[in-house]
Amino acid sequence: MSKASAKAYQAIRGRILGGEFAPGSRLKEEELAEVCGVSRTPIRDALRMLAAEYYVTIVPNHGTFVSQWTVGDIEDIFNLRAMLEGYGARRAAERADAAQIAALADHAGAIQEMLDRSGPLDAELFLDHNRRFHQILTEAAGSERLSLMISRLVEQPVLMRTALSYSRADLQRSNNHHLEIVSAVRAGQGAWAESVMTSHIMAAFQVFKAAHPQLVADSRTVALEEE
Amino acid sequence: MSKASAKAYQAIRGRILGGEFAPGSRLKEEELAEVCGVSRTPIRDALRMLAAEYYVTIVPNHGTFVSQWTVGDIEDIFNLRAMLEGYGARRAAERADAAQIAALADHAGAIQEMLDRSGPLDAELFLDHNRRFHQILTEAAGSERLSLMISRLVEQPVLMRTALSYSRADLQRSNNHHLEIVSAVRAGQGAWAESVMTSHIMAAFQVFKAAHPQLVADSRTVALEEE
DNA sequence: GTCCATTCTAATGTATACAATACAGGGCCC
DNA sequence: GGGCCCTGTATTGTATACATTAGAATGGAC
Repeated sequence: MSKASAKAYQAIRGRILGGEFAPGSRLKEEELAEVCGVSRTPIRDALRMLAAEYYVTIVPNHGTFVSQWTVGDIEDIFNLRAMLEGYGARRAAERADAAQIAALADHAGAIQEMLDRSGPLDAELFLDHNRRFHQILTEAAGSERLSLMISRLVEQPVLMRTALSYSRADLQRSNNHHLEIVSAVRAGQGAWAESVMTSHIMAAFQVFKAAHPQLVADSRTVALEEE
Repeated sequence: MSKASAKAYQAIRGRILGGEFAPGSRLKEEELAEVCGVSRTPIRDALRMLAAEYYVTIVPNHGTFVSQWTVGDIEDIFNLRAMLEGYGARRAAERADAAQIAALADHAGAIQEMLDRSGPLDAELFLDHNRRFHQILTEAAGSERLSLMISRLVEQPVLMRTALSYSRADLQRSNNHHLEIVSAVRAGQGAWAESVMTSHIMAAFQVFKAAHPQLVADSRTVALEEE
């Protein structure tokens, strides 16, 4: 993705996540071009990418609209992610090489060290290790399609940022899952790895629900949070 | 998708499926523009869409390449489809309305009538009913994201066209699945519907393997078939 | 002779001007 | 008075010209 396209992509995505562009609202290419300081061509590129990631819906000859997010959608995404990442974990257990296993162990170990130290922990650092762990696991699955499908889902920041509302106990459980996945992958036990990963995502959904009780209670459209 | 974009999309897609554009080969925008008789702008649009459907891979500032398809990829796609369509069937069972259930029953019933009549059956008609059945079920699942994910996978014609290599017994089993899914959806039994759908896709994979023994034996790149 | 730097070229990325389409508003006919 | 058609306008779709980048080939220096 080149300079102007990337600039447009991030500007539009940021405004959607920040709530500046409300769900359901129409995005006019010319306005976006003015806002982003580029021409309409990279704007159109950016919109195509955002459509691939389910942020917007393009109606031909009619316009581009910000996707509507309901509470049901959030549950849907967690379910899809649980399936896809579970499948990825299974495949990874069946074909990860030594270097990948070592890298997985490193990241899980680093998180564990953070948890073992007392005092407040560096949320950004935690998120980074977490993201890398999932990324390496997905790569180890060896399916380009799967990687793309997952990344297009996970780009939705509601999911990753959920970690910020984790209690220390939640974080420990989360990393217990990581450590157990490493064991399963090292043992080459696909079904085990899949099962733990599914638990991992479903536990994340529970934390999310606890952190956003008003979203679960009523069923209105969700305003996503900026990163 | 507008006229020129659609023209370019179909032209490029057709040539990829026909083997004219070999897997791994680089697609140059200017050449494509000449071949399709449109300018580079709709070509770029078409390539973005094809990338969303995993037909091609776009490397920024470098070029667009036809995706490589190995036998492992085929298995991967069937697995992904089994999961996603299984999940869709589960959701459909939990929320399909009367009209959708009736439509599902109609298509499964129409296929059954074709099978009950002796003599050769109309393959195109069968495929049409089959496609509609799966489409309605996916719609009934009520998840825009899921619909998109599945359609992007299923667009790969290797899958749908598999039906052409079905024996009469295979077809009957396939439609037994359809009929059973209708029962499960009507009963609102999500787990049942999911289970049958998973069987349905996995059975399709077996038929595919039997019909393409040379592909399963060695692991070379697959040349996809034109529709 | 080999390695590195430099330039050249071919392809993608971007901007802008023009075409076609879809919706809205108003006028006309029934 | 209501419905339909028609025209005007705003927005997306397309074409083309220009900018930028990455790779390859060539030349020079060591």
